[in-house]
Order: sequence, then C-alpha cells, then structure tokens
Amino acid sequence: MFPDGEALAPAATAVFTAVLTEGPISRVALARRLNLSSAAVTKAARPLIAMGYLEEQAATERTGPGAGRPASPLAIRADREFFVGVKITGDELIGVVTDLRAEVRTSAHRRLTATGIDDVLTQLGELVNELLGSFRPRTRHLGLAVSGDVDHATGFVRYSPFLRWHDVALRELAEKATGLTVTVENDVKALTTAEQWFGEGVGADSFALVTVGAGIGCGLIVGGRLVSGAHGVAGEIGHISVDTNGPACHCGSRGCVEAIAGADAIVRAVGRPGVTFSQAVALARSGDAAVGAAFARAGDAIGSGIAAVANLVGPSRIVVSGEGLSAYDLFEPHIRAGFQRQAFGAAADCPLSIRPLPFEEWARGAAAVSIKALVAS
Amino acid sequence: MFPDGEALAPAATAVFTAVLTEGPISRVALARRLNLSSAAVTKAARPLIAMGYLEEQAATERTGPGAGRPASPLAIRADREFFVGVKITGDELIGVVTDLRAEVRTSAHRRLTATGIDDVLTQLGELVNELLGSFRPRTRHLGLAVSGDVDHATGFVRYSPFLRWHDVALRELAEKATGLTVTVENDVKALTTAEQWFGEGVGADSFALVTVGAGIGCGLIVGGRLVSGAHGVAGEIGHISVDTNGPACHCGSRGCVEAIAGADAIVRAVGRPGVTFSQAVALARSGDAAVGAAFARAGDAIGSGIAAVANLVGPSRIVVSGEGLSAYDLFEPHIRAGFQRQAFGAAADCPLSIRPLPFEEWARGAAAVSIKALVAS
DNA sequence: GCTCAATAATTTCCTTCGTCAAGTATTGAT
DNA sequence: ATCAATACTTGACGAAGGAAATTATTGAGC
Repeated sequence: MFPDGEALAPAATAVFTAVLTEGPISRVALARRLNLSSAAVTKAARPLIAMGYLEEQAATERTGPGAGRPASPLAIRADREFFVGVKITGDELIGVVTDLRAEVRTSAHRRLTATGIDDVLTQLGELVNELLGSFRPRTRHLGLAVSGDVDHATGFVRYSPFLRWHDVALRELAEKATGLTVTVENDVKALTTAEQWFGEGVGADSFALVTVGAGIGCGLIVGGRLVSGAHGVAGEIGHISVDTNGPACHCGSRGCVEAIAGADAIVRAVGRPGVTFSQAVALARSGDAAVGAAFARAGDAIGSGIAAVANLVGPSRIVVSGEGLSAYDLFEPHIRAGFQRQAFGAAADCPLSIRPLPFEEWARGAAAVSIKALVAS
Repeated sequence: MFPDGEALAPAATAVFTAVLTEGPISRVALARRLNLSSAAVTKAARPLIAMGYLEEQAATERTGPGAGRPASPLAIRADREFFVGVKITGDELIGVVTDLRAEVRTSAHRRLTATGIDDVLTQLGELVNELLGSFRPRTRHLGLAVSGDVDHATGFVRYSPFLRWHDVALRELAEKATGLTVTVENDVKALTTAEQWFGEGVGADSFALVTVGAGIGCGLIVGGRLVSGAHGVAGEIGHISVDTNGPACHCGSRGCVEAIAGADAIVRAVGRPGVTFSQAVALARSGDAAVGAAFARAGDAIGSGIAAVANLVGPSRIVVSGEGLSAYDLFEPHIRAGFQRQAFGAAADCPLSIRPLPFEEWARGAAAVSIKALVAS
C-alpha cells in the first residue's frame, strides 16, 4: 500500500514492478514489455514520480539507429523507503534493513534464550529498534520469515517445529510490538520470492530455489506465482525418495533426499562417533575418501531430486543454496552429475546455479516479501 | 472465437466458462463466484444467449430461506455447436464428435497403413467426413492430439516418435485438408485439459493427471494453467528415479518409474519368453504370485512418482488413468500404498482417483482442447 | 386477496482505465 | 535550416464494469 492510501491501477502496478525488478527502462520499452500504450505508461508513472518512488534518469544512451529523441529511463529511487526483514530461528533473530531494491543497508542479530512467543516479541521489538535509527522515518514495513507451516495471507503461524509454536497470530502480535505493518512468510518461500524479484529469478515465468542444510527444501514459482499446495504442502523435495533401499527417514519412508543429504544424514553416513558436520567437511577436504564418498552420495541425491523438479515442472532455472553449501566445493560436482543423469531430454538444459548462501540472506528474503506487499496488496 | 467474430470481454469469457464447466447457475451466484456485480453478469450473458450458446432455465429450486424471486439459472445449450476430436497414434486414427459439454455424440476410427504426413492427412479428411454428417452445419472446430513434442500455440509438431514426424506444420495442413479451424495439442496435455474443464479437475486451482501405459506421463495444472516447462519438458513423471539400483531405463538412467512400470518393463520383469502384457495380466489374475509381484512393484513405483508430484506441487487432486489401467485391479492397491508411504505430511490427504480410461477418451481430450479454444482465444 | 419482506434480474447513470490520434520535444543527418 | 526518427505528452473517446434505483416474482402473515 502506497502512502496516499489508494490502490494503484493495474497498469501502475505493472509499471512499478517492472521498473523495480528490471532496472532503469524507458517508457516506450515499458509499453512494449507490458503490452500497454505509451500513453498509459506516462499516466501510470506520473503519480509514482510525484510520490518519490520513481525518478527520471538523465537521457543517456542512444537507442535507435541514429536520430530520435533520447529516452529518459525510469528508475527506482531505492532510498525512498526502507524495509526491515527478520528471520526467526530457534535460537536467534537475524535482522536487516534494506532499501526498495532489497539491498541490505544494515544488519544485526540477537540470541534467543527462550522461544516463547512473548520472549520472542520482546527481543524482536528491541532488534527492530536497534536496526531502525536514521531509517525510522522512512520505514513502515517489517517482514518476518519463519520455518514451518505459515499462512501468508493471514500472518498466522500454524506450526513451527524449532520454535514449538502452534497457531500463533504472529502478524497481529508483531504489529502491536513494533508499530510497523507486518508480513509473515515461510522462510523458504521468502527466499524464493527474494530471488524471483531481485535475484536470478527476475523475468522468469517459472523458477525453483533449493535450500540445502539441516533439511532440504524447495520454493517453486510457476506461472509467475509461488506454488503453495492445495493441502498446504509444496516444494517438499526433501521427501522424494531416490533409493527404495536407502537409509530410513524420519518421515517413515526410506531413501528420501533428506535422509541421504541432510546434515544429520551425512554425519550419520560418515559413522565416526563424535565427528560433527563441520569436522566431516574438514576431513573430506583433507582427502578422506570415505567421508568424501558420503558427500558425493549426498550431492548425487540432491541432484536427483532437482532433476525430479526439472522433469515435472520444467522451470526456467534453478538456484541451489543454503547453509549446507558452505561445503559448496564438496557438493557441487555431484549435484550436477546427479542432475544430468536424471534430467530427461531438454530438462537437462535447465541452468543450475549452485552457490553458498550469504549471511543474513534469510532476513533479506523476509524484507523482500514486505517489499512485494507494498505493491501486491 | 465466437461466430460474431468479435472477442468476448473478460467478464463474458468468465461467465461462459463458469456456466460451461460448473453447470446451470444463476446470475447472482455467478456474480458471487466471479467477483463481479450482478449487473455485469446480466450484460455479459445477454449476447451469449442471443447467439444461442446459453439459455435460461425455468426457475426451479428455491434458493433462499423462504421468500424471494426464484432464480433462472443459466445453462449451456450443449447442441449449439459440435467439435471433432481426433487422436493420431502410430497405427490408428480415433475420432469423436462431441457437443459443447464434451459429451461424445458419435465416434469412429481408421487404421493407418502409413504414417507419412500426406497419408495421415488423407485418412484424416475421410474420417472427419464420416464423423460429421448431420453435425456438419454446426461444426467449425477440429482438435488433434498427438504424442510427442507439440507447440500448441503454433500447431507445429516438433517431434513425434511413433509417427516419426519432425517439424510438421500440422495445424495449417489439417485446416487445408478439412476446412475446419484446427487446434493441435500433446495427447497427455489434451487429456489433462479435458479433465480440468469437464472432469474431476473442474474448479481446482491445481490438478494432476497421470497416464499409465507404454510410458508413464503426467499433465499438470498449477494456478489454473497447464504447465508447459520453460525448456519444453514438463510432467515427465516417467523419468523420476525411485530406485538407484533399479533396472536400466532407455533414457540412460536406472530405476525410473517408466523402467519399472511401463508395459514393456513389466513384461521384462515377468521374464517369461513369449508372454505378452495381456497374458501377464491374465496370469496375475489367476493367482501367479511371481507375475503379481511384478505388477505390485510397478504400482508401488507409480505411487512413489505420484507422491513426488504431491510433495512438490501439492495439487488439489490427482487422477490416474491410461490404457495400462485395464489392469486396474492389479495396480490400484499398490499405487495407493506407494503413494501413502512416500507422501509427506498433509500431501497424503490429496485425493487419488484411479480408474481405467474409456475407449476414445484421448480423442475426447482433443475435442476438449478445441472447445477451450473457442473461449480462450 | 392484500401487503410486505425477501431475493433475482435489469436498467440507468457514472467512474475508471486505457487507447487513439494528434501534437510537442529532442536528437542526428543532410 | 530542414527533415526524419524516436520519445514522450495531451486530450478526446470508448469500453467495461460498478452503484443504486427499479422491476419481477415469490412466500408468509393477516
């Protein structure tokens, strides 16, 4: 919702999102891109410029063959408004402030000593206070990312395993605690949204993001929209079985991707008492073949799971990321090999980006969701 | 495209599709259902009634608590227009004529002695002539279903393995041969569209159809739209691997669903020289445990693959069908067992319909696509 | 039978949005 | 200087859908 309180016309929303996600672009190019008349673009842009969200750049490059009036591209004024994003984990709050382009301007975090909703809200209030500062006057929105079963529309957390929350009206409570307009989203979906609007998913009609860590998750964009699942389940790549005779999974089945490639599963596969995940990484890097094989098998399973996504929905591209990919070098070739083997036909053409997840990226995802809420509501 | 040549307003399209797929319904109910004012529904319906596509039913049931003017529901005049649908296989053309509600009015087929495009077009012309008859004056559309890589938008068949066609401009050629407006679609997608508009997928935002036969295929509706895959591949459930050490698949990998549950794979698993698929069915039904086990393993693999669909995209419901399901009784319990084991959490709530595929259903799918083209173009 | 409340459908008027076509702005080439 | 080319703006217009009043048709209460 923009400050004037009124909803934007469809064309204005389209113009704003296109400029936001596809960088400076002239009105004529926008008209072509959005199937609008250039008159409509001019009219839609005017109030956005008046409110300070867009600005006209100095006419720069020549576009056409030679002559012609040079274009004055429209650009986002990134510092027009700021957004707070906070990822809530079982033992920590990670917070960032970003601008309209979802660039992180500052960050902070806070250890959680208790996960009761009241304790978390208190800590959240303090963290937000610390983060804002000179940003406060131009900040109205707070995004929260929580793992588990979250209803984005109502801001209700139905169940969050690590926090041990059941049916918490998080949006309402957080709005009271901070005075900001709050959006709540599942953490993987938030990250996927960030990538769709501000990362590699820009412009793609379909897109997938896979997270590798304690669990294996997946956010899915199809037809430009986040897939939610009619029964509340979607993107559960971690429980696709790739080996009927594989190790037992906590879900009750065998050979699930998560039961082979989750951090715990790798530790268990290494099978040396007392060896942690990061020690296993160190051993593999120092050339321990048995430990390396565990990572290889894990990477291969992840690649198979990703191929299942590619075979079924055929996204434009897939990004693989997550804490687990601090061990990027150990996983990457095996993820690619598993994917190539299992991807069917042209699905193998789907570009795979495999990269570690920068610190505070989860919190940035939460902020991105609140940026999206500015437009899409 | 309706006979007046003009495109329908969005509201009129919505009204028509809602009446078409959701049966007789009053204007007020339509308005609620489509988030329109009742005035808009009245206006949208008028020209459709004038053209003979809709009709007002006699006021029937009382709706409200007691008093009030009774509603006059709008209904489709199913015999206003007829549609021809033809499925082209490697050795046969199967054709039907359906009404607007995709009910089959007549059917016919023709053996193919050659699969060259010219031979097929000749046979197609004759088949269409045979099918039409008294339907001719009210028939303008022909839908074709072809397996393989088909570009629905251009009517171009890029590659069809059984017909051995490469880059055939099928729409253009078939329009010349028959004088009808032609739509071309991949066979599985056509069947999925039929189910979305006229079968169990009606009203569902997301929906999946799995076909079991020589291959294992899958059509996917997400966000109300057919998933096509950015690289031209989607719904390839047959090449999801469920067993790393399973039998080799023609795609080069191992343990693909199709390599376990395709008709050939089952015959191979039975491992008795000279025994065909239908003989294997008979053996299993007569209590041959070894043969029964092959069907059990196949059903389980299909169930696993379906669970992957449910875990990833979470459709409202899934229909399993296909020629292979003439052996319905042998597969069904194992498909359900594999699905339940592998579906994660609430994904297991996804209703599964498992049913054999009536004869000419593929051709009906082709007709359904051409009905859809009437509205959505 | 008459009146009234309740619900369905239509009509009339009006707003909104975006297009069309004409005009203005700004450049390079001749 | 003039002209062609391209970008943008303006104002008139039209189509689509909404709001509210009006008409239509019923059952209930008297």
